[in-house]
Amino acid sequence: MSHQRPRIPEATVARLAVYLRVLTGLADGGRSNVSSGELASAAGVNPAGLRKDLSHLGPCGVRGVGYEVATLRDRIAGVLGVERSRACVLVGIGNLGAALADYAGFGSRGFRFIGLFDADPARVGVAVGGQAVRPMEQLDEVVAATAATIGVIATPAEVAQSVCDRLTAAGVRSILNFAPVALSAPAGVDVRQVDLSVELQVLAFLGQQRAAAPVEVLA
Amino acid sequence: MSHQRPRIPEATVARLAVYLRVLTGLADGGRSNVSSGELASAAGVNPAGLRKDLSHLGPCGVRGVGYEVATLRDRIAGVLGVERSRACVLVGIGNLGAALADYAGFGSRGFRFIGLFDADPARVGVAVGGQAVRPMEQLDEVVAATAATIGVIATPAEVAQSVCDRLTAAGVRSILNFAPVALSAPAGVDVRQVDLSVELQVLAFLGQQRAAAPVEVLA
DNA sequence: GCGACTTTGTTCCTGCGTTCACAAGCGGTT
DNA sequence: AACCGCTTGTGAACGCAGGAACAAAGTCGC
Repeated sequence: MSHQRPRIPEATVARLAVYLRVLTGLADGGRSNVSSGELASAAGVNPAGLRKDLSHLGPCGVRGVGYEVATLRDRIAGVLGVERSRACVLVGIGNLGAALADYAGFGSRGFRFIGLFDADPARVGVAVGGQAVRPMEQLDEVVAATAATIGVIATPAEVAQSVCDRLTAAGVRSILNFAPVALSAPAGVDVRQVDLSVELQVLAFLGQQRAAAPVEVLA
Repeated sequence: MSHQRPRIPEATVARLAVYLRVLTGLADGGRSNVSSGELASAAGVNPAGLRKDLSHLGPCGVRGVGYEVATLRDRIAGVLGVERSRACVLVGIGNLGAALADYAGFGSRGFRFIGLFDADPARVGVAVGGQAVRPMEQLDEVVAATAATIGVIATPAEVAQSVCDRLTAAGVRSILNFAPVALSAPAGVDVRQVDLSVELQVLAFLGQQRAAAPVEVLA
């Protein structure tokens, strides 16, 4: 087992997840082999970079031939830990929360929402994505009962920190935050921030910059 | 005008957007001054890095005092181009699309959805976020009439590429894609990819790695 | 009016990620 | 059985982002 665990860089992990998605699609399409070039273009990355990413898993391709789709898929899935289903709780079932709860992409990647929570009584009891929304009061017991280690926050910004506190107090160790605030959590708890509008803002900036610099390819 | 345009790095642009959000909140709260340290902790970054980011805009603080909230806010807003409202079209009004259309955070940051489109006749005509969903047939004319340069794709993966093609053909130059596929677009068109489940996957990996390496802080 | 303190702006440096380019290895062919 | 082409895996250089330390500058107190 002890493959010396060479510590995979975070940027590589993110791309491995993309490769896994592409490979799953190829496998469903009946493909049995791929080259690094084809896989790279399907994932939108550089072929050399893809090979370097894969090298962190040890040799898993055949020179002169390429990679076996099913084998590589299982290899990546094993490293990412997709095989074992992970229990997640989702707090804040507004538009975004409902979208996340209903998104089929999570289930196929080993994530299972075992509890949807909202503070608004009007939303409690409503069925979203196949299960009923629970009141916040049940959060602690559900986390304790299911040993959920991942929490997703999709609440308004104002209450995100207090939700974060409740999640960590309940035992959640990893938090994905969609609310536009920087959360502070105790050491040992991983918090990742996703801000949907930041991406849009970067895109707008690049577009504006491009429009403002019409001469560039002149020479 | 020719401020020498020092080419701001993309990572910095993304953080500027975050600073802008924090500053707006501070201004609404009545604050008039901030130090780099306070602003950095509110944004979740290193103080030195924040000052370096701000240095791309030229001197905009007062030594010994800090930054004037309103001035800095306007300065960043100007660089990011938030002052001029940007017209966007959104294709795919499912759960995620509806969440995006309804998200107030976009409007306050200079983005205006001037058209919501969906291929499903059952969704056409339904009001989402204050406006009616339009059929795909109207896409070209709306883009042409409003000179929208930004398109957001929130469709299923299978149709994302064809939607991308239609958007670029209609004249959209910047595309934000939420569908889990790598899109190919002609040169001159910016495509940015956001995959919601990738973040979750990275989080799960880090948590698993942490759990598997219990001894670390021993010495 | 002068000194000391505070905070910015900048410079250097370290480390990481990405890319290019080459050697190693395997399959197919003659 | 040997050769050739193709593809992987790895080594090295490049560029970039991040962090720490230092100098400049302005304000407050005496």
